[in-house]
Amino acid sequence: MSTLKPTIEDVAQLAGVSRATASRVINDVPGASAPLRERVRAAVAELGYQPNETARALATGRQRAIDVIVVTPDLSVGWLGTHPYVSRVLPGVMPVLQGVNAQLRLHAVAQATAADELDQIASTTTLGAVFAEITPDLAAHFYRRCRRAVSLVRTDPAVPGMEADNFGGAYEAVNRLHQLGHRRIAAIHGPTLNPCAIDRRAGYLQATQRLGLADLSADGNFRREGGYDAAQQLLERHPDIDAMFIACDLMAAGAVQAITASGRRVPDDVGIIGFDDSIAAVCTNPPLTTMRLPVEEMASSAARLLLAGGPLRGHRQQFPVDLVVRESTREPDTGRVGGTR
Amino acid sequence: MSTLKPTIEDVAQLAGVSRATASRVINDVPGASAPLRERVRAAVAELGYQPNETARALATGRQRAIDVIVVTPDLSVGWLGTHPYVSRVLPGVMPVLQGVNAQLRLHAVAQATAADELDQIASTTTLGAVFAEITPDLAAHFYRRCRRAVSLVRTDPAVPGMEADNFGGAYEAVNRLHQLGHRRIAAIHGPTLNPCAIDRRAGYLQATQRLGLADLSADGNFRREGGYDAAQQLLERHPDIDAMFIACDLMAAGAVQAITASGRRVPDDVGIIGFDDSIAAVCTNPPLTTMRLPVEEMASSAARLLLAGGPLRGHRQQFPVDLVVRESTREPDTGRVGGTR
DNA sequence: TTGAAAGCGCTAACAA
DNA sequence: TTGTTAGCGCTTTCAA
Repeated sequence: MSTLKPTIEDVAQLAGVSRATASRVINDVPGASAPLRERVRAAVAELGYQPNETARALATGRQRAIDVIVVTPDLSVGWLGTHPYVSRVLPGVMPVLQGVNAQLRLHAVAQATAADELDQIASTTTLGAVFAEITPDLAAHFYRRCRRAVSLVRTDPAVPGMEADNFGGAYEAVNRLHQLGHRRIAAIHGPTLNPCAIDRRAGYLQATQRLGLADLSADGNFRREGGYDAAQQLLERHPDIDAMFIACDLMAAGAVQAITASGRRVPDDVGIIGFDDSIAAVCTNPPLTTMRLPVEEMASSAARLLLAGGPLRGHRQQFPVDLVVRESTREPDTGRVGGTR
Repeated sequence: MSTLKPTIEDVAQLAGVSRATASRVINDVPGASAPLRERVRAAVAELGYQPNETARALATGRQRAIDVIVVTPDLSVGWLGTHPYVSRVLPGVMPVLQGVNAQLRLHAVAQATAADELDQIASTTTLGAVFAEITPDLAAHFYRRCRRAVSLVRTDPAVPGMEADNFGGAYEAVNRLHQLGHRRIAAIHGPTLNPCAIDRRAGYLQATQRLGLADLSADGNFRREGGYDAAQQLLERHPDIDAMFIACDLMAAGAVQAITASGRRVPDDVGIIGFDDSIAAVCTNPPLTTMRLPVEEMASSAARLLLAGGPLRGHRQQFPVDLVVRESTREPDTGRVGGTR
């Protein structure tokens, strides 16, 4: 045995079988008896054999790659760099792919033509797809054609997913505002059909209900402009609002702008808790207290799952959403929970 | 000729040469006469032949990949997602790599151990490296070991680079503030040793000098906190400051926070122009007028250059830095240059 | 200078 | 069920 990386030939020899059989075992395709499977597996383990993905790709004609898919209504230039959520997915996936000979393909597909494009991707994906942003129906559509898919947002129950506790995060945010003495707690929600937004909205509703607070909801679109407009309307309709739970930091950034423009101060007049803990959260004035979504971790886990051979039907993994205190909420009356500047 | 992608065999046949000769021509290695070279090239053009990179990788044992390198003093989690500049490099490079069978490898290396790690990368890179963030000496160090490198920031003169007009951008920013009637124009600069920061500083200095304005400079670190601290000190030392040129949006976000905290208003009391046009620019309150750095375009160009077979020694490409007007500068007295909200 | 031929490491028909 | 045998498309010796 040489010092070089072992090949499938080495494995076959050590196991005393042909290369074909070794290949069958390694690829988990039928056509090998149990005893031989055992021997091959032992040889693989002993040699520390790792298939050469390049050779594999050449032989099969397929690249080993993870497809990161972002379905977006707006494909304008710069969508990724400026999208505080999606831009965290890539850095999460990337390190997982180091040294395993797999590519990362990125697909930004427009909502309008999504179905066709997803079909295309489904037919060419190898390791599988990570949905960074998608609607449940499109996710299900893709999943029907290709089982190798993991979603980072809640989708169809059948589609494997990494799930952040959006409901719990929203619930906690409202509770926190209540603890700080706020009683007129408004909310700016995300798109009506967006699953993350739906969960956060539900969390807000349940919390306000439990606490006996009024439901002061407005709809946003997960974009800064939407946050601005919603906050403005909210304040016009309910001038006595003393806090807002806002379903993403980008909208919260807009809301802060609107609140300030109305002559109110944050957090003195209106306390704010955002969602995501994206870069936007520290750029606002003042910086946002927010609920941290562990996007990078979720993306890594998804990539690892795909790399390991694909998830099981309905696979689900939970991720916590934690409070990050900054200055858009006032300090509690007692004790010291300092904001970071 | 079939409907399939043409292979080198097709090229060879059409040119009436052997596969070996075709390969030599295509790879630009010596050992083929001029007339044959011509015939092969013609065949390549006619067939629209594109080498299969997987086969190439298998035959040579080398992966085709572009290495994106970020040297950073701080390797803490989330550095990429929250770095408004670097997070735009990936989306720039990515699309260029679609369908050309090349990987994108991302390396975040700590300043402390950079030299060794860069050696390692230099010895394994194939298409070459893109420096998203690096110091001139490290860039030169890498370049000495491997010529295939393009920097997105100004480095050693020998190292090929995509250069944004940082000097001109800063110069224009100051001029703009002057046109708007500001006369006490301060600056918050980036790290003393950072080339981009150096150029922007120089632009500010030259502009203030030409305009006969005082040099009101403070040092920052390209981070929000640094912008906050610098702005605070600046205002203490020179309470009559009526405008600031700030060398990056992230610092500008901090500066806005500090200015507001001091009881001043933006843009009424202090006009602000940032730099980058990153996501931070629209999250501040009010949104920033800023100088747009075309990071995505620069990154694409770098990737294309590398893909085309590596840059020439001293290759240089210029990119403009344009003004984007938002609300952190007041409107001109005459005419209408509306800020976008 | 040119071409024939042997791989690179693997998969997948096809036989046995 | 197993093994034999072609390739996948390219590079690179080695002879000619």
